[in-house]
Amino acid sequence: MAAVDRSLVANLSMFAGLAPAEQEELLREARSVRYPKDSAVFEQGAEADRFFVLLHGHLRVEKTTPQGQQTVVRYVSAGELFGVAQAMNLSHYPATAVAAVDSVALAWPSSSWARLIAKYPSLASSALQTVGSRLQDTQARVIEISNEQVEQRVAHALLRLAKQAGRKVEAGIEIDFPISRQDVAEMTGTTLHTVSRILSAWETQGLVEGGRQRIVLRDPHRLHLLAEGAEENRPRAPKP
Amino acid sequence: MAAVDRSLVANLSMFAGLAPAEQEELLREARSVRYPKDSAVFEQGAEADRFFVLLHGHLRVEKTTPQGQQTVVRYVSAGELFGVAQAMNLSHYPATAVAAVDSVALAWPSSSWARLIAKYPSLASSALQTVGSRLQDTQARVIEISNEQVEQRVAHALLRLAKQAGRKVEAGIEIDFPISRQDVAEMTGTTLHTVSRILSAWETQGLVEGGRQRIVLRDPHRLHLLAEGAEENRPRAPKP
DNA sequence: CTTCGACCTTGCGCCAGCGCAACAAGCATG
DNA sequence: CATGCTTGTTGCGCTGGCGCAAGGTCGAAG
Repeated sequence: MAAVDRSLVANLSMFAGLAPAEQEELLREARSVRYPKDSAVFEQGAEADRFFVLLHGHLRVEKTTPQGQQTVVRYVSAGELFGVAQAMNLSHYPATAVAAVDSVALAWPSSSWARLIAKYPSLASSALQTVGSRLQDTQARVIEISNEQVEQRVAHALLRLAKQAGRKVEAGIEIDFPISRQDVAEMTGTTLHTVSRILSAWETQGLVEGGRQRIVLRDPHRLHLLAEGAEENRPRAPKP
Repeated sequence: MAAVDRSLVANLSMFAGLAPAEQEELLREARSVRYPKDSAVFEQGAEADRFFVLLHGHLRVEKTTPQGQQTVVRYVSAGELFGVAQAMNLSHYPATAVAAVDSVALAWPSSSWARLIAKYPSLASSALQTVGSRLQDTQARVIEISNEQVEQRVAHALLRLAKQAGRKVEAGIEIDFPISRQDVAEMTGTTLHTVSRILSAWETQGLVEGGRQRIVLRDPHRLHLLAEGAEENRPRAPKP
């Protein structure tokens, strides 16, 4: 679509270590695309014909099981590389990416990937790093779900969201896109009901402030303690 | 240590697409190292000074939380690339790799990584693929733990192990390395006790055959049904 | 053959959190 | 401003599977 302004993208990590002329060349192959809120950037199971860098907005990446169970895999924020299925040798996208707010992304044809990394090895490094840190995050999540109580998991999830997409407001830190209790439930492997109960309790204690698709962390520090298993509810005591 | 026989490694996926001369050159930089059962290839938190390809044996990769909770992240089988922390820009190994049986691995100094991928871009692709499929697996695991009953998760875990490291025996498929109930528990986010109970029940039904650090799948097909949530115990019915 | 330690089994009681269900509160649309 | 839909709240009862604890079994070492 539109030509892309280099100044917008010069400091994306993906472009780090490339000369301006090289950046230009990369950009010349990309198209910039708008995705209105709630529209899909790509769908799980569709052919992985493009890869992307998010320029603006937030995406929710979700996976649905054959039985219809949905899970929020992660959120993508501006600056991140995503949809690199082809690079991992997947011919089809393993998940669906939906714009949580109006968003803009750069899109390259997947077919260019091989040629581009051959020409710019730093791209491969960059992708490897992206995928690597995603792997770290996902493993951390496995460990959380395995070992922690629901309350701690929700606390962790909120803190991570705040870190990734927090906006400072008077009352504390607000998560910068609409997110439902259902979404939080799907991120933490629990149910809408339980999340709702927990957030209500926290609201009473002044830890968070809720609203329709809105969450503000009022006391991140205390939340952090909760997430680490402090607070009087200790399920597995260390050693007496 | 020893010089490496090229014929041993010519068909590792990591070397696919490289000319014999190039393979030779890569191998010249590697050392082959023996790891006796129960010895560590690297430790969580140690400096990531090498990366590896497993030539023979099986490794158990585990992560320990600051609170002392342990989790089995995965098992590595022969032919796989592992310990590529450096490539993901981690300066330290995020987990510990322990030989589940006597094993042999090729080791390269991490410092060579950047130079090697610049010279052989196919290495980067190969690594990206490895990390990518690991990411897929880990995400699948998150979804399993989030949505499935313990019994299904254990079934899935066993089937995956059998697929990755199964050896055909008269009684069925045996998992090719010593694995304790505790290990299975750590893979599935449950407890030793629960795993033991489940395996006992399955043994009664002729689904598996147990033993000290030994598991044989007698009826993989029926296990598969169980894993997919067939069998009369349906917690979340689709729609009536 | 005995001893020791690692690994496995099993019964029992309990509770976190899920499923159900009914309702309330926003927001959008005509 | 009435209607309808989506999202969030909350009470209640039930249960999967965890924690605890006691005991059993197998393999290795001497």
